[in-house]
Formats: sequence, C-alpha cells, structure tokens
Amino acid sequence: MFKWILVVVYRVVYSHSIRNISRCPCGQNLRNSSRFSTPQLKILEQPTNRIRYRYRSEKGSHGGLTGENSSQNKKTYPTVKLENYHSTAQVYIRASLYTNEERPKSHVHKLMGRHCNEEGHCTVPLSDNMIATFQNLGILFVGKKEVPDILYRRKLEETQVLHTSFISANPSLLSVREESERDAKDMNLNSVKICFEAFVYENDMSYAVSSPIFSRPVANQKSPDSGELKIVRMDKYCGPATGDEEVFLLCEKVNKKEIKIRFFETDSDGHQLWESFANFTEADVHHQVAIVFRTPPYRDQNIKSSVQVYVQLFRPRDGEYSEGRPFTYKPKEHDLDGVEKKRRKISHYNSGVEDISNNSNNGGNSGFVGNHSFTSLADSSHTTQSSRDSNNNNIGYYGHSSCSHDSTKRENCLQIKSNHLNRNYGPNRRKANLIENSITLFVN
Amino acid sequence: MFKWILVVVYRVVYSHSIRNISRCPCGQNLRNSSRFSTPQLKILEQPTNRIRYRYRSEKGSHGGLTGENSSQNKKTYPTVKLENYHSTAQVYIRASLYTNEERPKSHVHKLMGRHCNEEGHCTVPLSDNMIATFQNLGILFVGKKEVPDILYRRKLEETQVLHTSFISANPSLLSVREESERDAKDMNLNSVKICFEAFVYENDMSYAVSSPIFSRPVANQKSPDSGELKIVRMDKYCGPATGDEEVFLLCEKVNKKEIKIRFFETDSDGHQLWESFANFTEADVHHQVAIVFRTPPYRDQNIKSSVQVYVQLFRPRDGEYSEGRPFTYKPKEHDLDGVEKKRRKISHYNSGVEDISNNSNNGGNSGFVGNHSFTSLADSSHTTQSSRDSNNNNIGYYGHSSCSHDSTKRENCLQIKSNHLNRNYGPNRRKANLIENSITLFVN
DNA sequence: CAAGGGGTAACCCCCGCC
DNA sequence: GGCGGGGGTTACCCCTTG
Repeated sequence: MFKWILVVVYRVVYSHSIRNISRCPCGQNLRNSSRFSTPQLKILEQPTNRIRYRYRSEKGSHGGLTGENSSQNKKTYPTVKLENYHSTAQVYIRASLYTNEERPKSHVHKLMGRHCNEEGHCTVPLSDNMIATFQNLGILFVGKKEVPDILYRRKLEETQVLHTSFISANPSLLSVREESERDAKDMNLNSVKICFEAFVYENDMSYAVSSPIFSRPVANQKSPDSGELKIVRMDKYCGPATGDEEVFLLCEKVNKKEIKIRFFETDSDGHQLWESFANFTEADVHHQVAIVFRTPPYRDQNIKSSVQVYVQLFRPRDGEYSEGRPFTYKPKEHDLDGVEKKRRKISHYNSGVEDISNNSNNGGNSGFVGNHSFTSLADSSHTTQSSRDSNNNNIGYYGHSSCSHDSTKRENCLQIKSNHLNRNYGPNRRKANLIENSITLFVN
Repeated sequence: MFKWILVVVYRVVYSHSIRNISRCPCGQNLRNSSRFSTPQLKILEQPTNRIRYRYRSEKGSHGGLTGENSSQNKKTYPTVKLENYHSTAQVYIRASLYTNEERPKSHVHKLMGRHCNEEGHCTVPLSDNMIATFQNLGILFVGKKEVPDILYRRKLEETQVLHTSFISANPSLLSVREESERDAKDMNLNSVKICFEAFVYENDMSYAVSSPIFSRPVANQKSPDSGELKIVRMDKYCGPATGDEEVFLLCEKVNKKEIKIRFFETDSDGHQLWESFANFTEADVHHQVAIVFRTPPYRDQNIKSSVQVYVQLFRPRDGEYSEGRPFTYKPKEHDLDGVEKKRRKISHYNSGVEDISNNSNNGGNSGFVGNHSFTSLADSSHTTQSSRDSNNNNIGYYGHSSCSHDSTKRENCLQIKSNHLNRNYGPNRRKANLIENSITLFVN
C-alpha cells in the first residue's frame, strides 16, 4: 500500500511540475495493482454522445452535457462514483478533455462551465455517497489555427521536464514545429472523451487516489461528419414493391459523399430479415439537407399485401444511423386491383386498425432496431391533418401519401406520430433507431 | 464651351486633391448644360443584375461581370459609348463602385480585374467607335468590420480638403467616429451600382469630359437577401383544382421570413388572369433550401379539364421572382372519372401532343411573364426518365407525378425540359420568369 | 489557369422560457 | 436577464470543369 502511494505522489508531482497542464498518463502502472485494495472510479452515468461545441466567441451559457439517459422530464448528468476508498479525506473529481483515441491524449479543447478553470479542468467534490455529478459541462471549441501552436508549446514543455536527456536524437525546434503541424492535422476536433480523475488535496498539493477513467466519446453536434443523423420529413412513406419510386427526404446536415439511405425489415423479434439501399447520386443531395432518392425494390416484388419496413439514414464512416421511419411496400397495381375495389366500400378506419394490430407485436422487441412501440389508432385518432406538436413538427399525417397505386387519395398511406406517448419509455431512448410511437395506417 | 471646360477642370483637380479617392459628384451641374454640345456617356450593355462578390482572401479569378444579354454561346460585357465627343484626344473610361441609392455614394467595395487599380478603379481606353467594353470586372467584398474605418477616413479626408471652414459646427473626432459607425450600418453591402466616367489625360492630369453615369444595380449573388431566386426541383407539378395539395420544393437559399410561393395564370398574350399564394409557415422552410407548401385552390374549383398555371418564388422585399414552373390544376376526381376511363385507351403520346398544342400559342408573348417557348413532344421525346443534362440536372420527368386522381402512375403528369433547344432565344433571357423550353404533358 | 461552384469555420444573433 | 437551445451570416477555403 505504501509503495502504491509513492507511485501516486510521484505521478502527481511530476504532472504538476509541467506547468499545471496535467495529463492523464493513462495510469497503466496503477491499473495493474490489485483490484481489492485500489480505489476505483466508475462511471454511473455516461454523457450524451453529442453536444454542440461552442467557440470562445459564443459567449454565455448554452446548456451543458446531459447524461445518456437524460430526458425532457428527468434530466441526468455525467456522474462518477469512487469505489474502494476508505480514507476520510475529502476527494475531488476532476474532469478534463482527451482525444478519442485508443490511447487518449490531452485535447486542445476545454471543458467550460460552473466548476471549470481556465485550463478546461472541472473539479467537483465527492459527496458523502462517493458520487460526483457534473451538471454544467460545456465543450469549448479551440480554433483550428490555434492548434499547432498549442501542441508545439506542449511538446516544448514536455521536453524541458524530461531534461532533453531522455530524448535520444536531439530534435531541432523546427522539426518539433513540423511535428506539431502534423499532429494538429491528425487531431479530431469533433470528438472527445472526458477524463475523470480522483484527487485529495493537502498543503496545496494534489494527490491522485485512483487511476483516471475515460468516458465514451462525445461528438460535436454541429459538424456534418459527426452530427446526429435525422430524417425530418419525407413526401411519402410508401411505394411499390418493385422499387424505383422517387421520394423527397428532408434531413439535418449530411455529407453527400458519406451518406446512404438504408431500407430494412425486421421480424417481430427485431432481427433483420432484409436490407437494401436507396438509389441516388451526389447531385441528388440538395445543399446537405434534402435528398431525392429512388426506393430499392423489395426482396419479393410479387407480394400480395403490403409489407412494412423502415428507412433510415446511414453514415458508413462511423457506422451511425438515424432513427428509422416506417415505410410500406405495396403490391403491384394489377395484383391489388380486384381487392382494392372491394375494399373501398369498407370503412377506412376499420381496415386501418386491422393492419396496425398485425404490427403491434413488434412492440416489445429490442436489440439492433432499438426500442419502439406502436399504438392503436384509438390512441392517436385525435391527431388531425397537419396538426403540430409543441416543437412545431408536423405530427399529423406525413405529406402526400397516395402511392400511385389506387385512387383513395391521401388516406391510403398515413404515418401518424402520436404526441402524448412520446416520453418516458425506458433507458435506451438514445439508442433507439426507430421513430418512437409511430403508427402506420394501411387503408387499401 | 470654354466656361464648361473650366467647370470640368475644377472638378477633376478637386477630386484628385482628395488623395485620389475620386467620387462622382453626380454631375448635376453638367447635366443641366445643353445636350447638344455636351459629350454624353451612354450604357450600351448593362451588367448582369447579379454576381457573386468575392472576398480579398478568395484569390484568383472567378470570372467577371457579364452583360445583361450575355448567354452561354455569346458572352457580352458591360459596354458604354461616348456620344457628342468631337476632339481627337484619346478618351479613357473609368468604372468604379457606388452605392445603390438615389444619390449614389462611393462604395467601400472595389472593382477588381484586368484594368483595375488598388483603389477599385478600372480604366479602359475608348476604341475608335467611341465604345469601351469592360471584360473582366469582379467585385471585391470589403469585410463588414473594415467599413466604419474606411468611412471614417473618408470623412476626415473630406474635412481636410474643405479646410474645415465649410463645416459650420466643428465636429469632434468622436462624433465623426459615431457617424461613420452609423453610416456603416446603413450601407448596403450586397448591392452596388457601377459609375462610368470619361476622362482625357494631359500632363499627368486627368480631365473629365462628360458627366458620370450609373449602371443599374448589381446584387451580390451569395447573399440570401439578394441572391437569385430559383426553384431547383419539385416533387410534383400538378394537383387538384381544390388546392391543399402538399408539395415539396427544393430551391436555392431563401430567407424564410421573406419568401412567398406564387401561383399565377396568364392568357395567351401573357396577361395575368389569376394569382394566388401557396400556404406554408416559417417552420415549413427547411434550412433555407426546401419548402413544403400546400397549393392554393384554383379560382374555379369545378373545372372540367386540366388548367395550366405557373408556380414561382417571390420575394416581396425587392419584388424579385424566380422563373415560373408550369403547374397543372386537375379536375375533381369524380368529374374526371368517366373521361379518364375512356381516355386511358388512347395512346399517351397522342393525347400529350394535343394538350401541348393548346399551349404553344403562348410562345410569342412578352411583358410581365417574360419570354418563354414551348416545344412539341416530337422535339423532346428523346429525353428519357431521369436522364441528366450536362449540368447534372434532372431533365427527364420531374419526380413523382401521379396527382392522387387516377391510377395511370407517373406518366399522367410529366414535365420535360428539353435540352437541345436551351439556347439563343432572344435578348430578354435574363428577365424571363418562365422556365425556358419546358413542356408539360397531360396524359389523362 | 479561368470560371464557376459548394462546403466549412468561426461567429453572431434569435427565440421561448423561467 | 440570462439560460438553454437553435438558425443564419460572414469570411474563407476548397473542388470541379473546360
């Protein structure tokens, strides 16, 4: 135990000697010591995977990082707990930003907020239950042009500390400059990890009491290469099983070179039965926020009744995808023709509910396609054409829906997003890939 | 005549004495002199009404101002002619930028290009036929932050020249600063006029030989408040006469607070018969480049056959509108039902040509709706589904076209833009509000 | 390279809500 | 008034094509 403390003290003094720009040296040496005796930090609540980084010039508070399970009603925040700590000395947890790499390095960006200092370190005291919550962590985006300079200065400082004797080839300042330039180019400015470290303070000195741990990555919401993928609106939610139906899709910023539109079908357990990708070119991506695509053919072009699948945006580079929107493949016209004419006399509502109940056993699935639930027409029949929810989104039927296969006008393919059920349905909300509480009517 | 030359010489010496930042003092005094004896500048070719202004940092050439009648095949450039000039001394024409105001003031932006100097003055010699053509005029965008300083310096220089005695109240430098700040805010940085002046040079002195004239305004193509309005794509080009059809429209950047969608109908002489505006809210404008709107009802909701009107974007602030796209109002379903079933047996192509010939007498109209021409199907039947022209635009049929009124799928409402006819159709090209050489098929 | 574009970085400001 | 968001502008940077 004594030996361990010595190691810790060495680390802290060393790290402070380099002008207070402390780094988490990943604590490999500590991690190897016995789990039974070593205090350990644990992340109780991870941060959300995305926040808009702010420039220094964007003064004022713009809201901090929430927890991954945060919701409109019940906000959570990044939270850590220190385990196996048995002393009575007050412990502080320090959070700071590191690169999103296998071996995280100190980032040029900084944490900012209530408990943060100029260097981007946020320190909060551990409460009695050994828990610390970070309620106000913003991420300060350090301008691209400043990056090489910052890295250069860090390198010089490190060199000084190591008395240069540690460095075999005596590097000229010029080569250090060049190295900094290269490193600056390599640094991903749109993704960071948060490093948490536990400290005790004594006589103006800080002593680490555990090895540092890193949060999951937090991406920059404003960057088109890491921002959230989101389908905002489509002009139709159905098409023929033969595919090649033209669809207008409005979305949040995407990179036209890095975006696909994925159609997929799952069974009632959420297992994927089929997938295919929509057809479009870079020229069909309109200013990053709209895509005109053609649907892929369904795996069976001779289906006799409608099949429900999902559409989602997909970014191969980082494997991200948007929530899925229900999409209905319809039988060929001539197959439908006889049926259609009979059906038309039946109440639209009745036939709609019929089809919904077919799908509602999807309600309890999980895994890849995430949590989602369907609700019966009775629950959402109060939503009317073009009604809007509090966020001014269209929650009535989504756009023009006739799929060029019959003459029943709009009512033949609606997508209704019920509003009043849109909250509090479990911890995996953020991972859900399907639009929540959506309902598709088939009125053939 | 001698007296007149004196006036001119005074003006030129005066204007040069203020450190070569010469202004056109609008030449009111000159304009009043006899038209018979005074040399006069005339604009033979106005500049286009829009160009993308370039920042100093956007180095290199990006193409200059063309003339208003310029076309892909035959480029024209701003051109002026000096009339009533009878001396043999070589005349030079100088162009420079002025504000787009009733009483134009020297602008902070500068002309740049082959014959331009650092101050933004472009000087070209008059040719033997008394004509000067400006082939390479770019507009340099001077940053917002620099504007107050520039205006401040100009004010100081003016004050010095006027020996302060001209100014009744001796203004403190502070109030000059404030005035500059105010003027800077008022200056429209996205619209300029070009001032043309004729000079002769003698012994390193320049002498104006005519009063200055100003071009029509040239707006900044990149500003969303003055850029060109353009409909890029729509998901359908027809709808029921009753209106309320949802349409997705992709466009170039618009300001959601300053944009309307106008439907209008003209008779064969181009006179307006009817207009109405589409229904949408600010929330339906998606990131400035897409609008989801609902069609207005046609003036007669009980039409028995299709009616062709036009859609265009309209910006009330400056009265600008985009080219019009043909849009077809269709009769109510039950009205059409009987007709439709009979028609379906007729060849689609035949019925298409029929309807086109109805419209083709629009070809020679002019005035408000501008020049446009229709071409028969025979001319453009080579365009195929989703084919693209050299600019990668869709020139095949535009999107999904079934208008929820019959089951004839896409073919029932096409818009084909013929490619090979897309040139050389007259001097008023830039004013045309209708999409050129477009053709609408009605296949009922 | 000229002649056009589209996209990004950095910044500025707007709302609705306590 | 300032928080918690969000959209839009400014200035800049780059890419296509001939």
